[in-house]
Formats: sequence, structure tokens, C-alpha cells
Amino acid sequence: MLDEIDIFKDYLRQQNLRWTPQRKMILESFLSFDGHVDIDTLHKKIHQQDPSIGIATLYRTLKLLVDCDVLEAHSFNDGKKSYERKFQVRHHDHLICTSCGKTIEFEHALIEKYQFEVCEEYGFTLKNHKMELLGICGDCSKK
Amino acid sequence: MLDEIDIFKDYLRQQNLRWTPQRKMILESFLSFDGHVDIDTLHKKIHQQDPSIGIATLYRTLKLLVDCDVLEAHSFNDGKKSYERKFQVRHHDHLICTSCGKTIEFEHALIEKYQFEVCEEYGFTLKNHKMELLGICGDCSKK
DNA sequence: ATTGATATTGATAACTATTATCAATATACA
DNA sequence: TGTATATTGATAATAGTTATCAATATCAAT
Repeated sequence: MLDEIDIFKDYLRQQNLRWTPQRKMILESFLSFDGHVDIDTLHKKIHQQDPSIGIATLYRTLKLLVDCDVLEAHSFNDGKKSYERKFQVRHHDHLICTSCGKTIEFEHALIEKYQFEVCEEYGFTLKNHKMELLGICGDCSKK
Repeated sequence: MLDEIDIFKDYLRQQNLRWTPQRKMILESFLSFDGHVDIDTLHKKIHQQDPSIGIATLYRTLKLLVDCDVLEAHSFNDGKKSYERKFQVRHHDHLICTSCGKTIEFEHALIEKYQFEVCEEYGFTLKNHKMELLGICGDCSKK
């Protein structure tokens, strides 16, 4: 079974792009995290392993990984982007605490079903979706 | 019945802030649009009416309008923010065509109900939510 | 293995959206 | 009308991201 490394390699070959140690290490480093990763976190980890890798290469590689559907980009309201594995991870949505920032992932089959219906109604072919529920988590509302 | 202007005025008074011609004109200009408005569009329109209004005042005023719940901020994936009326407008979600950028607004009572249930399950108090369905619209899939 | 065409890299300049600074001015209340 | 202070516009500063470019690495064909 293909893993993310293989998908990335195949994609690069198809596009006449090259498999490099930097690209390998960035993807591997990314995959060592769970859930959402922001550029800063990833850059710090990569810099520890190899301080010679430049930030531009990081941005470039993440863009490629989104293009080949290995990662997915999110835009939260602080203006920063974060990234998430897409392949081999079930689709899910997010519950976000606006007080402490805690994020919980969930999935709900019925919601997904209705989303699909809405798209049909408007003649859309659904490719992806994003749902964020913003609220106050149990811990924060106790304070 | 209170309208947006009154809400904004009341909020300013409560916070010991001041009602100024610039704030009045920015809010009125915003309300003359339908749906989402991005800073650029709004700035162009305002600049036509009164070129002396600075961009900083526009940003400052929009922030106040979000604080007093007259507007809502969105962060789409291009990194730019856009704003939308909140008051007197029913909550709705977005269908976005990833090919031509067209946006359709919809609402779905059952989806909202299940969102509420998910929050309860995790001990969250739901304050707001954002749902975007990304796909290809009918026109684009014909091409 | 060597070569050659060209994709990639790191450093850094440039760019975009947004926020902070500050002196001049406008507002609201006594 | 005067006065304390909030607001303004201009612009510097900041943060995140992208473009530029010369040096280097990759890969397919020999």
C-alpha cells in the first residue's frame, strides 16, 4: 500500500520535478506530528535536525504537498495557515475553544450526508469541506 | 427596532468611545453592500466618497464593528479577511466553487441541530460556527 | 561513472495585509 | 465655551509569505 512518501515521489516524477533530501526530510518531519501543524512548529523541528534548510524550501515543499493532496491547508482567523495530513486519515471537522484554543476533532455521518444533499440541490460537485464549531470548552467555562 | 447604526452608537457610548463622521460613513458604506465585503472593495468605495479617510481608520472601525457583533470576520484560504453583516441576517453557510470562486449561501436546520449535539457531547458551549463546502459549480463543470 | 540540461536550494529582497506610533484635531461633557 | 481625552491620517513597523538569483544537486542519456 502506498504511503505519503510514495505518493509524493510519484507526483514529483509525473511533473518532472526532483526527489531531494530536503523534500524527504520535510515530509518525514511533518508526518511525525499528529493533527494540525503550523509552519513555525515545523520549522523549529526541522531546524534542529538540519539548520541548513531554509524557510523558503519549507514553504515551497508544503505547497507541493498540498498540490498532490498529501496535505490540506487550513486558514484560521488569526491569519496564519496550518496544515494537516489528508491521506490515510479519515475526514473530520473541528471544535475549537475560543478561550484556550483547544481543538477537538470529530466526525458526524449525518452532517456529511446533508452536506452532500445541499451540494446536489445547487448543482455543485462536492470536493471537500471544512466545518468549525467555535465555542467555550468545559474547562474554560468552569473558570 | 434598533438598527446597526444604533447598536454601534450604543456600543461606543458604553465603552466611552466617540461617534465620528468617519465611523458613520464606514458603517453606512459597508451596509450598502450585500454579502461578503473585503477591505479592498470597501476601501475603494469609501475613497470615492471621501478620499481623506485613511486605511488605518477603516481597519480600526471594522475591528470595532466585529467587537460589537455588528459584523463577522471570515478568513478564507487566500489569507485575506472579509466581513459580513451579522445582525438582522440569518445565519448561513457557504458553498464555494474552487474553479470560478462563486459563493452561494445556504442554511440547513438539521445540520445546525447536529452541530449543537456534537458540542453538547464534548462539553462545549457553542458560540458560532463556520461551514464551507468546496466544490465545482454547475457552470464550471460544463466547461 | 560522466555529462549536460535543468530543477532545486538557501539567502535575502520584495510584497501584502495588518497593526502600532504619533502629532494634530475633533468630540463630548461639565 | 473650555477641557480632558478619544480619534484621525500619514506612515513606520511587523508578520507571513512569495519572488529573485547565483550556486549546486538531480536524473536521464550516454
